[in-house]
Amino acid sequence: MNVQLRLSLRSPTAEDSEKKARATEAQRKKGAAETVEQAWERILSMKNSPTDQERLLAVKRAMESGIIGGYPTVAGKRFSKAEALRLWAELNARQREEKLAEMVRNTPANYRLIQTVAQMDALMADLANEPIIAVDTETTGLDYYDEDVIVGISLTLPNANYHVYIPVGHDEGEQLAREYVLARLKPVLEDESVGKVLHNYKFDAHMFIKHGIRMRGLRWDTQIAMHILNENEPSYALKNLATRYLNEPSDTFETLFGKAKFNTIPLDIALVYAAKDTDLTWRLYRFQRAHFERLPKLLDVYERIENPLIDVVLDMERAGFVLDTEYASRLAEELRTELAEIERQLTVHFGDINFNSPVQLKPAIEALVREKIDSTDVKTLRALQDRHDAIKLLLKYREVTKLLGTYVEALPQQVRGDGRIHANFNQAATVTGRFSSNNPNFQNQPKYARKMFIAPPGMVILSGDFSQQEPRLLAHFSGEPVLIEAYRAGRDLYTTAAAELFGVPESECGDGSKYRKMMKTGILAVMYGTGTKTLAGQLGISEKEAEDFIRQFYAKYTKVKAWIDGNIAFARRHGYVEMLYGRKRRLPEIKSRDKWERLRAERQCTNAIVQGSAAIQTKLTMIELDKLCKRKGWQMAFTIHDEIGLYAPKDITLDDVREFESVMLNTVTLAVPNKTDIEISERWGEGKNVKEWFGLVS
DNA sequence: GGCCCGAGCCAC
DNA sequence: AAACGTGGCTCGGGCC
Repeated sequence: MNVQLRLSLRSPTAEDSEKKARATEAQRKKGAAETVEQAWERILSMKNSPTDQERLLAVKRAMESGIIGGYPTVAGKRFSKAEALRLWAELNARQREEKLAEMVRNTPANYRLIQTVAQMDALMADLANEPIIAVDTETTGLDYYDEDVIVGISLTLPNANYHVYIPVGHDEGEQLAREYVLARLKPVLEDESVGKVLHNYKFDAHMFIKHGIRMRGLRWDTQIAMHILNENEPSYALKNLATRYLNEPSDTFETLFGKAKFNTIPLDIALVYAAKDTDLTWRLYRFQRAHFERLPKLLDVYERIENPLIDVVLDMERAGFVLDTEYASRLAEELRTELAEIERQLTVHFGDINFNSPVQLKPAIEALVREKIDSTDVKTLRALQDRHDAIKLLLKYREVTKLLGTYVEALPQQVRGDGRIHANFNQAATVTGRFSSNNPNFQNQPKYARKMFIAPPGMVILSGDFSQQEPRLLAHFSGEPVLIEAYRAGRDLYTTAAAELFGVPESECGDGSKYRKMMKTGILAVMYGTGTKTLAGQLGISEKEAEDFIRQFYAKYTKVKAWIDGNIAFARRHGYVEMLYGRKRRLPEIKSRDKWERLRAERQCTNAIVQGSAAIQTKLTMIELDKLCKRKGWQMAFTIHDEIGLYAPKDITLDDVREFESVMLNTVTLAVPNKTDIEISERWGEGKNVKEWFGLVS
């Protein structure tokens, strides 16, 4: 810092603004070095990514708030953006050091470092009097399958009223051996009767599993509970929640330590940071419990659904997936060969451009079809595909590169040290309560890619999906007699409804008929508030016909219409809608002055109830299926919204499958019966139905 | 080499 | 002007 800039240690005064004006004038005349103020204005008006803007603003604010003692002046040097960023880094480093020193100075008296056997003995004695504790781990990183290890453990003992940090893997400082500490804590951590409170339990539990400990007794996960209390929360990071709800401004790991690994942090700093983790977690727990007192239905959702589900998901992720790598490389080889030929032909039509680049592709397509286009997406290309063979080829190119890049070549790289792929399933990531999945996303594998996944040795994949889960929920919630009767009678809803609405015999509304297709698309459209334009596009009909369809649908199924309108009215009155068991989706935008935002919220009302309730049905069923798994020695494997899959031994019996089916059908009972399509397979995507598998049909 | 964003596209 | 809901991943391209 001293080489680059000279800091002038004074506050800005009225004189400064005059000087600034003079400097601006001078600079304009002779292009001299600008003032810092001018530099800031210039820098801030640059086209930066928002994050850069934020960073620069942070520097500006830091300087203005006097952290470095007023405004720095540039000693005859141009104040470039690079210098600003360097200044930001230096500022950050200095602030960070000061902040850490301050934190260490203010270490609460009941934060204790455990470094000796005697201290460990005392801790264990106190732990014996704690029916519930808060737990957290510090680690070298986030990879709990291969790379990373535990470097320290934090515990909060509410009765004894103190918080400990037990370092076991820091580079420096007196500490006990990891194996010793873990061995002593293992009985407590694995004791179901000792309640555990954690923030993002699944992460720490994974870490403990890596070290041979299967934590039990999860009483409360403050991250997942927070998601029930507010699914619109901008951040679920503990420190951010503490800042917002505990009146305890707290810095995130990144702010304090950047990219440093926790094992490099000195123990005095580590103590105050790590012990605070369980301290805050415990306080957040108390805070949340107080709120849930007034929200008994939501408490029930947490305790009956989300909390027990966490351990199910943990084991599910641990089980992972077996990838048939030979099969994958065969597929990749085929696709690469096909791709090479497509690229050769495309080059003839479009020249030597990057076909993956919309920027390069757009003018090339326009030149080819002699027409301006708005986009290069599939919809646009499909509309043009009869104009030129090259467009058809481009569509094929898209298909092949997507398969290759996202799935066939990517998945083998995700195989972990144990030979399996371990996707992450996040139960508190979507506003409706559905699961999301990542690293890799197991929930968007195309049919083509699914064949790469095989059951573990000696096992089969047993999966069931809820047939028409969301339309059934529409029938359930709306109470529409025609829909309910169709399901109760076991008839095909779309066929029945189509025959009725269009006034044609059911024989003309069977599978594959245009009427059935129209009804199917139409019901989904009604549920999700699809506009007539989009619906018309989907069905290949005129907008007028689409309008007529929706009008007739509503006229016929008045209860559906009434229910949808009622949802909006409810949301306007309460600011949220309620799904199965009272789970909430808050929609503050329902009162927005922006028409687009408001209409979006209105569409979300019905969608959230249907989608969220389906998610609840799936989650509850997973919990019950996990119990069945435990009894049978099976293992839960995955969930894809309306589908649940598990691994069972190859010698699974028909009775076993009947039990599985029974859990699928009867865990959540609705006004209409549930239906499930069951598949059994050794290779995903090549499933046989029950009759085929057991040879009950030729 | 990393971060970020939009375009595009996979799933239910 | 028009907009169907919920997600995550890869790529190009802009930035440092």
